[in-house]
Amino acid sequence: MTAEQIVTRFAPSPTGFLHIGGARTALFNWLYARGRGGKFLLRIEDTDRARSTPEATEAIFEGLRWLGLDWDGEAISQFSRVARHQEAAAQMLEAGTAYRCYATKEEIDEARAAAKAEGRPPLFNSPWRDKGEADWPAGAPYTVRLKAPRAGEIAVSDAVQGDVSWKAEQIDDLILLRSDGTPTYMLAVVVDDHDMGVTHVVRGDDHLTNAARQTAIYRGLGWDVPVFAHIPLIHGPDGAKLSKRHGALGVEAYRDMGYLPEAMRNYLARLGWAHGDDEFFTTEQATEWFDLSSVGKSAARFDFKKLENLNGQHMRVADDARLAEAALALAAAQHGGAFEETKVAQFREAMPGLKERAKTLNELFESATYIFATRPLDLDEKAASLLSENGRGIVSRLTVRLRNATDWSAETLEREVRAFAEEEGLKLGKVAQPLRAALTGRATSPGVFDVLVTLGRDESLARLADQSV
RNA sequence: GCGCCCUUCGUCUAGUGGUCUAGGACGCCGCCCUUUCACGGCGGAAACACGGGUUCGAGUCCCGUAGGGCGUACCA
Repeated sequence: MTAEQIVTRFAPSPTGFLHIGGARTALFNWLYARGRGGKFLLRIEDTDRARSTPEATEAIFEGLRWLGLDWDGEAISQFSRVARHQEAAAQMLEAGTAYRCYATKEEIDEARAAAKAEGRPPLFNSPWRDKGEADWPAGAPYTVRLKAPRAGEIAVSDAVQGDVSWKAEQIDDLILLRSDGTPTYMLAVVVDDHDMGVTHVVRGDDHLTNAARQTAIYRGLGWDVPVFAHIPLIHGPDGAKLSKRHGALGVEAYRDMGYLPEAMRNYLARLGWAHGDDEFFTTEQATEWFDLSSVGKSAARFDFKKLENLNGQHMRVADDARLAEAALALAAAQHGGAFEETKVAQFREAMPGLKERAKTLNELFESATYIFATRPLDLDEKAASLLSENGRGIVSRLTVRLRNATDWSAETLEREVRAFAEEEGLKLGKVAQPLRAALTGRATSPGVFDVLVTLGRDESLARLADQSV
């Protein structure tokens, strides 16, 4: 008998975008399956018809695609499987592990309120649990409830949380089928996971208690319980649960902020999981290293600074052409318009130097304004204020491109810079760095040099120029 | 209320009874490089929530306290 193939799944409900917590859950499932030659499945939990939208489903697909988390086969719609869910409920009714409950909503609320008033757990003990067919009121609506064990305990052996158990009294007879015949989430998840052959259920630890309930359902159906792994949730910078107010943005928001998918994967993987002191790693390494046993149990806070730093590191090793293309695509989406071929080529050529200092794709594009900006250039804020203060300013990150990449002489550089300044209608004070760069061989790449120049409106700059290195 | 889970530098974490005078990373501070910014290099401040046990020995095991989180639906 060969080892069982591992099957994981990601099961979001399509009520909004793919948020960062969901993305990490998906990543962990993906990492676990991909690292072991298993399958990673996708199921859309769209049984809540009022809140589910096709747009949200598409947004989730897109988010996963951007993150590079590919799933096996077609995504499954949970809603499309109601017949199967009902069949499972019928099977349980048959087996006597579920029963018809004719209690009305009012009765239940009343019982719960009373229990609460007496300080007991507000669990509803249906009087219909042990009734038979003879007692059923004809034609009255009923729900199908799980006949949960009343004594002993329900234990869950969790790959992350360890062994956790609940007293049977703590788990009530949850509803499997609503009075309108539709299945509840609890039933649907169990049936779908079973039918899809899911071996490892990796999800947020807000589902830990559900694991106990679902275990009872698995037993009622006579099915094997999958391996559960409840991973800690991500919290906002203030330690509270992630909400729209801080980090709970859709992954597309991170894309728009100029983060690379591999950096997101790297960062998200490091939230709650560690492989020794490794901080910066490739996705290949992550799939190789990832294991549920090394996932921590405590919630982690989202830290943009660290994401940014990691993104910078990934950008430095990323392919130049891809970076250029991605940055341009983002810029086009944000500022609109297309870019001239020659400028695009220039941008690509300057990439080795540019990417060293940028932390996001947006920064990358901004740092190349000297290429794309319409001339004459506007001085940046700092330069402008210096200019108004003392008549001269510093323009940062000017880059000149030598026509002949092999000509690195100081004279050529100086000439290029002066030509540039003239073109800009600015007076050139001093050209320091390119000279030094050329002399020390510290130029960022052949043919492209970072230049530091002081520019101004003032003739006094000529004096400064004379003092240049 | 009840149940379950969590608690190492500001943040993410390493740590599975002795090698922890607690390591790494981000951030922060300082110095160097640089007539800007960034990158880079070097250095620094910075943590085992608290109280009891167990043990020759506890960040590591047990109990309690405090704080935080999650759950407690005919939502998912």
